[in-house]
Amino acid sequence: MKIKVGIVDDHQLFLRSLSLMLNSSRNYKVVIEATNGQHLKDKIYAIPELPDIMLIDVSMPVMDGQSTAAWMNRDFPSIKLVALSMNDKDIFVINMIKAGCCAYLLKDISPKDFETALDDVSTKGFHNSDVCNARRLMKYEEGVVKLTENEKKFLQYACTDMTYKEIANLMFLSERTIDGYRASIFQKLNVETRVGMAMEAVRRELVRI
Amino acid sequence: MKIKVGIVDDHQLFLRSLSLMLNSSRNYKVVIEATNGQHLKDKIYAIPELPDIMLIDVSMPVMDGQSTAAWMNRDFPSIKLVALSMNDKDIFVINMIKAGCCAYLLKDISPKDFETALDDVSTKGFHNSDVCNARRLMKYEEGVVKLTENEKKFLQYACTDMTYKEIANLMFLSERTIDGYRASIFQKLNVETRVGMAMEAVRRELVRI
DNA sequence: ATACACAACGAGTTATTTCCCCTTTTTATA
DNA sequence: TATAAAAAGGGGAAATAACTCGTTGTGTAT
Repeated sequence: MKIKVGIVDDHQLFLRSLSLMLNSSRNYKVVIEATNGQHLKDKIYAIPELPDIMLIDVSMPVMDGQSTAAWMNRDFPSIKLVALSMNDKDIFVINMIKAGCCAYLLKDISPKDFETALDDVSTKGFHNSDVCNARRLMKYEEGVVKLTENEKKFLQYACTDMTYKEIANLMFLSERTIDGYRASIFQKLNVETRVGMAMEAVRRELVRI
Repeated sequence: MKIKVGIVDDHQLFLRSLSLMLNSSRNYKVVIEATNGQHLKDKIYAIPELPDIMLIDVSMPVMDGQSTAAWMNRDFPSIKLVALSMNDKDIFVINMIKAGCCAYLLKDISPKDFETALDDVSTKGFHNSDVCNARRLMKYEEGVVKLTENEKKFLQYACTDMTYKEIANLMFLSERTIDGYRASIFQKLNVETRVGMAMEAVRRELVRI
């Protein structure tokens, strides 16, 4: 009995060739292909047999991997979700695991290891690769600074050409309050200047650039 | 007569499945596969027949697409180079074209368009996709700010927690000279504060973060 | 009830940044 | 080679950022 697989990936060339590869193997059969989450939603109710395993790309247009996985997990809890990405950043791994994926595979994986991983998911229900190291992910979560809503808003403005006075006016707060946010964020990010704060915010992806 | 193709891509899963796809078609034959430029260099002298077209991924570890393309262009000028990337940023396109690629394809291309592009390269010697719009690329090049060597070095330091005084000491220059760089970059980037400069530098990828 | 954390606000001081006015030296090029 | 443009350096003043003291009110955990 072949394992039924679904694939969602915006890179059509990859999608089609991976599908071809899986179909040409003895153990797998691709039952659904989509180029993004919305596309998958539109198709999945019309196919004759549901997949056992759904391969989900992390970065996709229209509807990204996280939303897609979360939706699949809710509406099709029996389908095993596997994240497939070229990005090994902790935040992506955490988001996909939280969204219900039972494995996170990198695209530079060898076809052999790939099949091993899929077999693991199929038999054990999960597959632990190096990127899923629980200890490291926990440590990452600890390291995430917690900012209040106003601090976040202020930080966004602080990463622009505006002066603090202008930011205070924009937020309808006094310069003192603004200065309090600044001091608080300085401590949390362990920096000593506004530029340092801005760059650290970029590094930690706390601001939209 | 089949068109001989080579592939360099660090995503093994993509590399192997694309290879499988091309080999299973009537018109193409994959004669060399590598996971990065250095790997390609190590292998290419040992294969019986050279490719007609070399597909080169843009972002790879060890030796990236640009260096790989430049090297191929110098040592194997008769092989047609095709950039293959998921990134459509102008700077990547420009770099790969300058390095000698005669086409720049995105990985979200459909297998059909992909074959059309390869046929174009094989018969016409090039393929123009939307990302290669000459007018837009020229406009991009015009918009690139030109910084002097010292300005670049200063900008890198200016995007840290250091004060200008510290930067001046580090660069063995007076604070006045540093201030001259600052004023010059402010004008070129059209900003009014140090944070604005830093964020604009990030946006234009003028600094390593 | 009472401590506790924290968001919000305030005055005053120091440090840094930004801008204005310059001169001298080096580099490019007509 | 003359001339212009760019790089490097300088003093001082105004604006902005950063720090050090506070006070008040609000929610919340004990």
